[in-house]
Amino acid sequence: MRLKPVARKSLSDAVFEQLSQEIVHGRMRPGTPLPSERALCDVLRVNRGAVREALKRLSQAGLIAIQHGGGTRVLDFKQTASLDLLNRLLFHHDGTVDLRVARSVMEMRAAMAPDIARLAALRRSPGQVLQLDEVVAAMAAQEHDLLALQVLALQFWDLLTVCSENIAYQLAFNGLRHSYEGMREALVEVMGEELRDLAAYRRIAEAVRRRDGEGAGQSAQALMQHGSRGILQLLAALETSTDQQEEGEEDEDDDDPRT
Amino acid sequence: MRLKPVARKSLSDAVFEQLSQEIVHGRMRPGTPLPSERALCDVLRVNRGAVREALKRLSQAGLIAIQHGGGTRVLDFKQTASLDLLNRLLFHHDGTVDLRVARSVMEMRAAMAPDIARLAALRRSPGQVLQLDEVVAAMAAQEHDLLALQVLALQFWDLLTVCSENIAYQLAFNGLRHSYEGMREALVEVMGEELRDLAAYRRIAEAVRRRDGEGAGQSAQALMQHGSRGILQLLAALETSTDQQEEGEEDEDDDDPRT
DNA sequence: TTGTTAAACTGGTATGACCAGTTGACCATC
DNA sequence: GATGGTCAACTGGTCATACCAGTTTAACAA
Repeated sequence: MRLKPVARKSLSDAVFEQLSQEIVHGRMRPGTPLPSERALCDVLRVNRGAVREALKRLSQAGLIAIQHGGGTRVLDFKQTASLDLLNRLLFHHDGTVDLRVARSVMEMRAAMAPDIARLAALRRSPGQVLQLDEVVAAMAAQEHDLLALQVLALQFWDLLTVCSENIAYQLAFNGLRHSYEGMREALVEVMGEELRDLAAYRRIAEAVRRRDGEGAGQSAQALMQHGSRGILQLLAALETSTDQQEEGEEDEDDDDPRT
Repeated sequence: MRLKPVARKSLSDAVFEQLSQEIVHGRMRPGTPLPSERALCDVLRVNRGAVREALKRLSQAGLIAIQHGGGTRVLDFKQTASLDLLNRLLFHHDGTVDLRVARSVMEMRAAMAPDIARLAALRRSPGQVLQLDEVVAAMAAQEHDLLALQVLALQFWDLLTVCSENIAYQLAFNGLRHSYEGMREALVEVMGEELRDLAAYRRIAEAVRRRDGEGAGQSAQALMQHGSRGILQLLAALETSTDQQEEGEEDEDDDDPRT
């Protein structure tokens, strides 16, 4: 019996959700003025407090700009939002994963991971080496349970970012992890190869132990290539298969440049 | 006469500011229960709506967890917050820059920039090449105005991230830019050398024009080293100079508990 | 043209009430 | 002793109604 906590959403959460979807999926172009708070209350049938809480959050997320007395307008989230928004961008309305966004996540991951490993090797404490060993040992023990491996791999990288003593990496990792967990189930086959490459994880841990920054970075880079290759293939396959179904769905500003 | 828009803060902004500072700067440890909303109203002398708006934002930022009926408690922001928080972490209470955080930003920047340049070279459109040329030309024209160069450099990187067609990089760049602009004035001497290396920017733009991903990446990596070297020197100088003033300020938990 | 004024917006703050979920102490039951 | 029910006292969530404060517009005066 697999039970999980029931989802509970407050009104302001629902309002936030609804408005952010409208903005992110392009139904409200940047510059568009939002209805006034009182008008939103009428439309959404909620009290003004709920609307204001949602608007404040949208403002913090960089999706809208609120001006006392002067109305509220939609911003261009690509220029003002930050990494938090990835979770929302990762899924279409129908719940399927946006592979373009997924590719972005994988590319960023591939760029950061080697540097995280490098810094971790240079700055790790003795105790952290032991913790890494424990995680790698646990991975070896659960070699055939992909789901468990995925959790352990996340733990592995979490540890490395802590070792790196780089707060920017830690925070970025938190954000990426949320996105990552969202598409985890959808991409098990893509990540399977990477997760099973226990030797690579071991090489990283070993390099960290000997304070070999370059070695750790190279091993991490090699490990990342599994997932990167997988997502690229998936993307290529999907693009050729959907080109005939829906052509020109995205505003493709003349991208034939790859001749 | 240099005038700028006057800062205007709403009550909920002030409450958010105050509570987030308390949490981020460690006066409220993770797990600590927050006073109830009504109690906060009494202490802060504001109405409950203002408090609730602030709490909702803190929750979204990953600093607290709110539970209907069950109270509100402080989270460990290093595990739950995302990149937005960098702006707040970058400064101590007294307004001086936290160089450890600044170093983190520079390291992340150095890891991402080469990959951004690489992808930009592979995916840029013809029009974007022209835009890059314009920015580089503008930089050449303002070669002696460091402040103008800084703005143009940001514009240069903004363009590259757009060229890279990687939404994760774009969003991360937005967040980093905020942090970056915060310490801009404090770090002009650190960045001066990098900003004046016009030849490097030109090399990147050229590589992007010829779709030379590797070349663009290498040029970007070389460019980043200016700033990285600068911040490292600054940090080393400052650490040796303050070691006698305040020793052991950081909680160095020599973690070898698993012996 | 310029500056003033007033009305009609907008968002911001305040209050008091009530709804809804959680907690813990108490107590009956088994 | 463990289980489950009840109730009171919390907690956060929702609501309606004021009124304050800043912006925009247009009419109007100098």
